[in-house]
Amino acid sequence: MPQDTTWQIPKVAVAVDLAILTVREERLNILLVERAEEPYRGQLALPGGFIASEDEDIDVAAARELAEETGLAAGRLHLEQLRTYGGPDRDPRGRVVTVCYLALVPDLPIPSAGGDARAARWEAVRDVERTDAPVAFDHRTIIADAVERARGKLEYTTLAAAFCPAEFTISELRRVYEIVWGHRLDHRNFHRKITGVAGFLVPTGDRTARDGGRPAALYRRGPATVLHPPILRGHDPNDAESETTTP
Amino acid sequence: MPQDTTWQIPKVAVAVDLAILTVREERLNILLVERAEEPYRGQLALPGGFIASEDEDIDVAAARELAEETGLAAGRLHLEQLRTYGGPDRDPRGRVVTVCYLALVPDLPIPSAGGDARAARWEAVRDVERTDAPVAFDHRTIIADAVERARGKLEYTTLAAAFCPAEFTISELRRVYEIVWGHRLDHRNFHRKITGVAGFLVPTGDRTARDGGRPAALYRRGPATVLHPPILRGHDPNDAESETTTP
DNA sequence: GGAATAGTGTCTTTGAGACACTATAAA
DNA sequence: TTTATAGTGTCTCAAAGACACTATTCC
Repeated sequence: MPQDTTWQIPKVAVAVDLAILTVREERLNILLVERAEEPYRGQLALPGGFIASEDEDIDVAAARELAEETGLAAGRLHLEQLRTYGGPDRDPRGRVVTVCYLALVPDLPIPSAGGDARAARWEAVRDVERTDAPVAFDHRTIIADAVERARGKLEYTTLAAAFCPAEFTISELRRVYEIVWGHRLDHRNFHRKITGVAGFLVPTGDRTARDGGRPAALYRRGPATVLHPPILRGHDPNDAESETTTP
Repeated sequence: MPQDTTWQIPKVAVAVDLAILTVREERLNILLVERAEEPYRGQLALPGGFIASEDEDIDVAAARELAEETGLAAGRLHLEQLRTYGGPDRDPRGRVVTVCYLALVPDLPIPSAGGDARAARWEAVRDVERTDAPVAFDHRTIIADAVERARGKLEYTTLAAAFCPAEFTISELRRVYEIVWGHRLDHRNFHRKITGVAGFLVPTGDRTARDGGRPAALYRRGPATVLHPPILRGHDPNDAESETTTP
């Protein structure tokens, strides 16, 4: 903390960026915008912006951005701070310190171009990681950090449900794990495990047969936030992403 | 990220603060400084300071501060970003966004008043948490976050060894867990578990009898960084801190 | 009927936790 | 000797993983 006697301190621009993840169309997706101006014009970037005023709390700024981008009240979405990126050469225009947040949201109807007329759209994380798709600033690194955080958090929290709609089946929840982690889970063991966690799932009493088989029971999220014991993803080396689509 | 056309952005002061934890004298300790100036004169605060120049990377600034405070090369110490605190009223002098880092260090010979002549000293975390000891700014919250992060990380990483000297016994490592988590572990089960993690402990071949019983084998840290499977602290409700001193 | 998904049960293996027992030092 | 700590082994229970089987839908 400040020990200096003089209040002559270098000040820098502070931005808030969002890594908004969802699961849709059998893929982990991230909401990205195509930059309309230099630098990195036309490249993909995380939605975000500078803090609106001298008096805006950073967390509040992130929640505001999230609401703008998703069109939903941020209160019902999961939002947590990811990390702050403060390299001196992140932005060619000058020194910018970016506080990044991670949001896990259900499959929203439309990314909703939002208040800004920016072309926000879902991109498959796999495509952003693999291809030479141009990504602005150090955002490719940030995206990788966000995805890794999300993958880890599914292990010991109930956040997988944040990717699901208000009511969901156990299979849908399992698909979230499988898609985020990139490998299949035994549906019978998953069912036993997940229904054994007190407070995770609350049955609604309804059923659905949206997938053509026997109708599945519908659940809502319960009050539990931590999974104890956790569901550990296999830390095995042969964890090919292709397993997602390989039966 | 910046979408604005104008480069007229509110700039704020950015500081870097450190939560430097160690285990010494059977207690989890944190390095704190007594503030010499207003605001919060005479109160305890985290060591830190504003970024030195427009061009200093935030991570580098943290490493520099850590080296200054500990007198050791930061390269050999564990340092990770904790969180950024950006409330508008954190500092009565004006808007200050603080990027906080967590360091886990062995029991250093002296806190080493360092380049600054500030009175840095170890404080037992328990005292800082419990008593009405005056703590400046929102640093009590930050300390709580740092301690919780450290407690959690011991579960699934090998970072407990960061609290130990270069060579240590299994009992000393176990004491780290016990002190940080606040409850006893069965020494036999701990021995079996910890020696079963590939790459965690490398025997030096030497022994020591500093504790008066049968001489214990000495180990160094191995290359492993993650513990799989993790050592889960009991998430039971009856997790009294007094268990540390109760046999 | 066949195909697909939902849900239950069973067996095996692994690991956590409790704890007996032996080994080697100091006082 | 007593006391303290180091280290090994053993038993039990809980949970993970593999997988058989039944249930209920759509085609």
